[in-house]
Amino acid sequence: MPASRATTLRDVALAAGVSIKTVSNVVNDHPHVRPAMRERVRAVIDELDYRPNGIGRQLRQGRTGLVALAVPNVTSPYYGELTSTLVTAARARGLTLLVEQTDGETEREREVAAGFPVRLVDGLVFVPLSMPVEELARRRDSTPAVLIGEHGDGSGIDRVTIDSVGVGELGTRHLLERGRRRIAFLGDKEPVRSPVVAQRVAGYEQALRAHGVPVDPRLAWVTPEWERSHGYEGTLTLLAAHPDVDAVFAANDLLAYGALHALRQLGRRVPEDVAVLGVDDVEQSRYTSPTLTSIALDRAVMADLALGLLVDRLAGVEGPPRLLTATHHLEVRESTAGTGRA
Amino acid sequence: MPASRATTLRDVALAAGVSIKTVSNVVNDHPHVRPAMRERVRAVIDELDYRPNGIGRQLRQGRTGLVALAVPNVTSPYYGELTSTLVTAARARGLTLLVEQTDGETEREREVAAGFPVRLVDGLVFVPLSMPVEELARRRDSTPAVLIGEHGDGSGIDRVTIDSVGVGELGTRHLLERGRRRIAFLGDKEPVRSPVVAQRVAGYEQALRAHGVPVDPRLAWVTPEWERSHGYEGTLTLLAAHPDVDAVFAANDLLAYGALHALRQLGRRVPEDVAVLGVDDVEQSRYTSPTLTSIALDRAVMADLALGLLVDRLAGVEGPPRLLTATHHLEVRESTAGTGRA
DNA sequence: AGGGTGCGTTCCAACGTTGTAAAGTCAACG
DNA sequence: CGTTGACTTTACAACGTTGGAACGCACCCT
Repeated sequence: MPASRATTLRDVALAAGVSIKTVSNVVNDHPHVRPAMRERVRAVIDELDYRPNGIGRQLRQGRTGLVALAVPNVTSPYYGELTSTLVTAARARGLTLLVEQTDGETEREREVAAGFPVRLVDGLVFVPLSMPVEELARRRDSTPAVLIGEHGDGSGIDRVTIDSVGVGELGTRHLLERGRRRIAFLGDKEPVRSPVVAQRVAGYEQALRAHGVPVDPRLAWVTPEWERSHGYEGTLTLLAAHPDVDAVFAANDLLAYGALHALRQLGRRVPEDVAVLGVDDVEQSRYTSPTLTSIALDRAVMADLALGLLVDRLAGVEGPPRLLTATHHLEVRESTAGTGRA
Repeated sequence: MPASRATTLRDVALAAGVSIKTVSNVVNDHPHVRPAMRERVRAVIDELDYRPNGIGRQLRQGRTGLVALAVPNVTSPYYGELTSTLVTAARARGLTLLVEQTDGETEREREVAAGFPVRLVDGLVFVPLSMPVEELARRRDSTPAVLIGEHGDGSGIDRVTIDSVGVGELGTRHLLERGRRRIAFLGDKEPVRSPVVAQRVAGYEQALRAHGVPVDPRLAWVTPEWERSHGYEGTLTLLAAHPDVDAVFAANDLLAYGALHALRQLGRRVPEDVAVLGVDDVEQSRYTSPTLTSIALDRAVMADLALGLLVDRLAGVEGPPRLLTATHHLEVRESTAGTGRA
């Protein structure tokens, strides 16, 4: 098959013996087209398999219907599921999602924030990981953007977030109620705590104090990232340094998987010896051994809220940056079962 | 900030006191622009934060640089990792990936095959799951496409595949060598075996015969899809019907996770009582309990091959459909360890 | 029968960009 | 000093589409 030029309005118009605009009117279901004419044109459209050229249309209308999603990666379950939800939610709103991966690298995130070198998308859904969001306040790119995630204030941009202090508090309280007293927080950051971590740790300490359990800052254990391997290695070193730890509050499910793996290797039973709790409630957590208790962040809600904010801006809504908070809740499973020792 | 119109070439030209084309020449690094002029224009570009409008450019050039990826979903680890690899590989080739999810539904896949209602992408990377690929031979859409996955012949389209018979044979042989004799194949399809399944089962039976082990067709166990939950339920019913099964060859890792979960619940030890083997070698498989032996399909190679085929077509290369086969290999882990009973 | 009405269709322009070709500038040379 | 030629810059058209205005026509009303 010779790569022949695609069918255009002109071809259809020529074949149907009408003007280009009439064909356009038929395609766009405009009124004031006589049924007979509509029929005739439609027939030719079908015959030639005409489909409008998106570029021409977009050029005329000044919008592309494309939204970029900039996310650390689509591989890890949490972002994968978030991406999936966003793809679907975007389609439901007539938008198409275009995926960009930053790997969480500050430099790549800065590039995304600065705007793509070629203007193509109408909006941006951004999940920055390492870059200070205050920088976003200074960005010159006028493309509407929404932030998803647990970031600090000062970005000057619409965002959807989670109550991170609440997450830290909820998880810790659950472990305390299960009788645990030496609760480690796995996934701290050095040298500077990002807002997410700072807030989660704050919630963690708040719950400890509320229960009259002393806060041991040495149990806030640092990992380079939040991948399975870091959870594995972090747990090995953590338990070597503090063998009396009876619960691990992992900053996300991946870290928790690594922790489970390490604990099994160390011969520690979960949950009898050490309870493990994650955050994100990824699908896999229903199938680990033992199944993982986790704090679920409602991704469908997040995706929908984020796109809602973005669509408003695309429609020209002005006003100060808005902040929405998605809900979270605890999914109790085997890894924190039982009454514990205390 | 008033949503002012974005800066265009005309604005820059006006501000710099030159013609539009000169600015265009500077932007595109064309020769024959005097250094002084280049400087002057660049300064204005920076000042106004001019970035070319992708649409205008694309309209002129007749291409968008966009490639659609149609995949069942980006949530499941295998497709997620494939998507991730493709996003990166596409970027390396100056293309941008746009994600479409079919959920593996035949109707959605047909729509993708028929071409998007609006012509926007230059090419398509397609991972059909349920639709008969022979239908693709009849598609009218002239957008170049590449298929990824284990499909039969007759699509008339470039594709990257895996030696599915080899996969079935390799996994089964491994289990046989570990002394297993009652090996179930988990993930068969009813009423019609797709090419993938048919080939894998063929390899499975071939290995059994080569070892002189009788083929018991009742051990090819049907699951509706290849999700964790189906692996879980399938394994429960499988072991109820055939308690003597000593190995489960799952069609993918997700099914295997479900199988591990079910076996643990049934009190069967893995691998002592029942060995489990998956396909895809997803990251998670290094962290399950026990860690999962799996057949790795080289996704990076697949992504690269697929984009290579596509880019050729975009460049106008003609010729009959091409077929490339990506490599696979066995990753042995705990779930098939030991010598078995026999 | 003439004029108005309203519908159906066509023409023109514009979206922002770049290829082509033409026009302009300048220096060096005869 | 004029011409040539090389190097810069500009004008124009076109990519495919759609909004708006203009045009044409049939029909109805008076």
